[in-house]
Amino acid sequence: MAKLSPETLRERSDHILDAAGRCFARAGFHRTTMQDICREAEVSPGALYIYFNSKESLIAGICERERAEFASRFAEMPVGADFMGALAALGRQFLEDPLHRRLLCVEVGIEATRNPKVGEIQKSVEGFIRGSFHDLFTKLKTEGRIAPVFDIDTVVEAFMTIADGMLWRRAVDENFKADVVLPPLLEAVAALLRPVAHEAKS
Amino acid sequence: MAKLSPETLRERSDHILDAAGRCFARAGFHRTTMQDICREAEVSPGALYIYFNSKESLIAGICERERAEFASRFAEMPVGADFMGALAALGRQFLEDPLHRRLLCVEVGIEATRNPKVGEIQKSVEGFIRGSFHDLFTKLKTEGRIAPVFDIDTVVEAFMTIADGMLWRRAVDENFKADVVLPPLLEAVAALLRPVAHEAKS
DNA sequence: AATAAAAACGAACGATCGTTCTTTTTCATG
DNA sequence: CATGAAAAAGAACGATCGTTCGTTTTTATT
Repeated sequence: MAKLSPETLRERSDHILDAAGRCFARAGFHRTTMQDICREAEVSPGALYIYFNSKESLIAGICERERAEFASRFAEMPVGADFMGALAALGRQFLEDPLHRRLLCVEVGIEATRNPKVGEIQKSVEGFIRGSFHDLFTKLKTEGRIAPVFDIDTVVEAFMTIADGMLWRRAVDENFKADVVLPPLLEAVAALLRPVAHEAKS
Repeated sequence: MAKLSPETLRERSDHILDAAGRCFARAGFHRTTMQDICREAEVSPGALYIYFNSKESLIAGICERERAEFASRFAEMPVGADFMGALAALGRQFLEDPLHRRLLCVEVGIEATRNPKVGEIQKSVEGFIRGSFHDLFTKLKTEGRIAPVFDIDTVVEAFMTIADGMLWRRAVDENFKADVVLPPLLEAVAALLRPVAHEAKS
């Protein structure tokens, strides 16, 4: 009887997941070998396979963490007086992510189209995000703070398309300048949401 | 002396490239084997390697064709009276592409970040597209048909981000409805370009 | 038709990959 | 401290991949 404590177990599995994430982001899922991950995590194959029983389950694990990450970020989003400002801040936050996380999103998205297991998880992540924005936009609409011409479902879909465009472009184009495109894209989003002007404050 | 005619040579290399494209789109670059491509093209490995000396050069070949394809589509774009309509038509055209081509774009984009050779070609494709829209928008601006608040470079960048968002989402989300998001996204693009209203015709 | 070179074939090679398995080390417990 | 099971190690396995190469087939030319 010499079982490691659950905390230690979790800690080590997280450590391996981190290493795998760095490797996947660096070289892509199919180009990184299990040996690469072992080297990066400084563990042996035997040890790694105690925590994850296949290469595939490493991607799945990364997916799950990504969902948790977004959930916490979105929960912290202040939807107070200036929601466009909050949206801008959220966008900035994502665009300031280390390159490694962004490449990972793309990598996972691709893998999801071909790997049913990853696809399932990814779909639930997408659903969660879509739901979060859907709730936010409907709330803003019922409160009369936005007056979109299209229905909420459509607005959410278009919004997510624009957001994904940033994600993709930032991951793929080395010359991408986040601070250049963010303002015009926020303008574009504003055209979708059509925030209703309140009585001027200044 | 039994050399095949250049036309035949080109024909067969195109045939192989088509098959490779289908395979890459179906399973991704790293998951398709040379045997897969041989089977799809109905040629032997020995024959394939006469036309392409590596798996990598197949992607490169596909890239080059993609550039030519876009060039011809853009050249055919009627930039007459109703350029927003023309833009919409171009968008619809791309979104109506067979799934296979769209997945291919994503596949190539990813590969470009890791494969210097592919990266070089992809960069030139991107440059060509960016240049095309840059020219179009500056022309529209000097003619006084649009009045963007941001400078042309920025507008082009934001526009391409939105376009890429559609490409990505359509490739990755099986429930993506092109006809649903296209109208709001065109609205968003309009907010960037700010077409100046001419005297009403109807 | 004969010919010679190009083109195509396809079995096979060497390298590499994901995974396993035997051995050794570690560590909570008696 | 002794113990035994869990955890880690890492050499090794079978499978598979991109590519090659010796042979056969095709084809433009004489």
